[in-house]
Amino acid sequence: MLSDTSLHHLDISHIRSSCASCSLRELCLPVGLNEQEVQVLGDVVSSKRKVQRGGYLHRTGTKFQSLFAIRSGFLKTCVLEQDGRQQVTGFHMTGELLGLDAISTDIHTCDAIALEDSEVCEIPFAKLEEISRTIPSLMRHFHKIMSREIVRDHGVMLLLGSMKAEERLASFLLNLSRRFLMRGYSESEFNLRMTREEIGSYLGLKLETVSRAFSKLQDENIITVDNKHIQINDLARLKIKMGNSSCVT
Amino acid sequence: MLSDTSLHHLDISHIRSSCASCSLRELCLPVGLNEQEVQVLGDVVSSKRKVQRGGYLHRTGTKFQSLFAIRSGFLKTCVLEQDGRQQVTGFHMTGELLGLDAISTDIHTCDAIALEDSEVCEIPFAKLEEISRTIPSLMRHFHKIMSREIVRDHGVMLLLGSMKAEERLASFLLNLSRRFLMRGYSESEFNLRMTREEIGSYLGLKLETVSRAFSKLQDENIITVDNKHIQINDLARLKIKMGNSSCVT
DNA sequence: CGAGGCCTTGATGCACCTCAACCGACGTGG
DNA sequence: CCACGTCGGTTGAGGTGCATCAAGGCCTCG
Repeated sequence: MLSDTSLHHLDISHIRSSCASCSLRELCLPVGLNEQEVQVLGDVVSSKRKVQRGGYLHRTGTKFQSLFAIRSGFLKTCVLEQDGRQQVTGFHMTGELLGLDAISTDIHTCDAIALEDSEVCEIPFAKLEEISRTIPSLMRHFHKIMSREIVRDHGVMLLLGSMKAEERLASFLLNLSRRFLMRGYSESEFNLRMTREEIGSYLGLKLETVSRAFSKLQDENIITVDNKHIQINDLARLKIKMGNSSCVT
Repeated sequence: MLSDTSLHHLDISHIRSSCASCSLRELCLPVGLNEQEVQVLGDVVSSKRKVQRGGYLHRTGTKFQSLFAIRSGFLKTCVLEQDGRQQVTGFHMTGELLGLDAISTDIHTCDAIALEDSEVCEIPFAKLEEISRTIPSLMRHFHKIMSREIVRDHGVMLLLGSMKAEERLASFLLNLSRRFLMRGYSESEFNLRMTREEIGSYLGLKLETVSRAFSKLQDENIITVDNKHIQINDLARLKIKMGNSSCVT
């Protein structure tokens, strides 16, 4: 650690370096930036926000100002129709960027709700666009992130359009597994943050069907389910279950 | 027409002005740009490409270099899995941008196939990024286009995840109707460019189900179907059919 | 005129939805 | 402390919307 005294002078690096010192640097926006560029980005990413479990990060119809990078926690996004129908469009974990949908109209088109206490970095979008003009690699990476979201959505469309219940669940679990692995957690054992109903909404199934699919996979000894605790006993067979489709991010 | 002779000298405006003189200017990338900026963009959009009906504009797995703006014609994009399963992810008409999915990995993640003879403008992506650094409104609009694609995909996910066959078809027809209207065509009468099977793939249904849904809507006098020719007799009731959901682009 | 592509329609089966009962965990208030 | 309600989950029974299989019609093109 640095000496305390140095912080009492003009050293504001502990503020400016919000991105530079972030453990998620390699997952989040700063990918591919050099030290100085990360500093510039860190200046833009001024404030952090906490969202309690069950709380809204943003709501459909509200004005768009900022993107949000997830620093800790777990959120879902969902779209809803007039008739009350609702669908979870994604589950989001650390390092991922929320709010991309709102760029098109400057209005949020979905709700973002925390599934556990979460913390996000607020990234004023106008400023991000501004600095990305002078930092090509930032612009490049931002475009990749948006494009990745499109690819992800196409994967979900494939899932919703052509897979059976069990395949969908297998695909879902493998997706989670991969993302936990990327973040340094176990790929074979984790806790779900969402309910069966939320999983069902995401996968286009009813909660009972999700529950049955869990039970079926457990009966086959492919996974072990204890409420929200999931253990994958046989990754290979799980992959076979889902038809070995293109992996969704 | 200009005199032929002028073309033999240094006048290359007929090349450079490809965007400035394009009738799709208000639908396509140049939205919101001034004359000079459109010229710069037009210089980047050098070449045009023709794709015959049934031909590929790009294939899954090939290297990504350029985005494509549709100048005329009609295309579909589809993703496929190892096991042969395949899904249409979108139908695309004039003014729309193809290839956004490929930005993420520099590899195309879907096939783009012409459903009728089509013509596209090739937009080298590296150059587009470069000039967008000096043309903020171009960058801004490009981001909006990517974001709009994400919103569109979320709409399709909602459709695939929670609608019944008839609702899906109604939603599909209304979407086409709106897009034809935006392009100056009739919103109530048009020809489908795709087969029942392709519609089914897009909507997560089998072709027989699509056919039955068409027949049902016709029996109710909401539409008139003659093979690929569709006439919408009652837009209001068609909207009710789909549950009045958020309109997909 | 025959072949093949595209579409429609009918009969049947099945995967998932719906409805319902029950269980355990948790929190609250008497 | 226990009674009670609530919430999330599991499981069963029965219904249904769509898939599947099959037959036949229309159109185009060689």
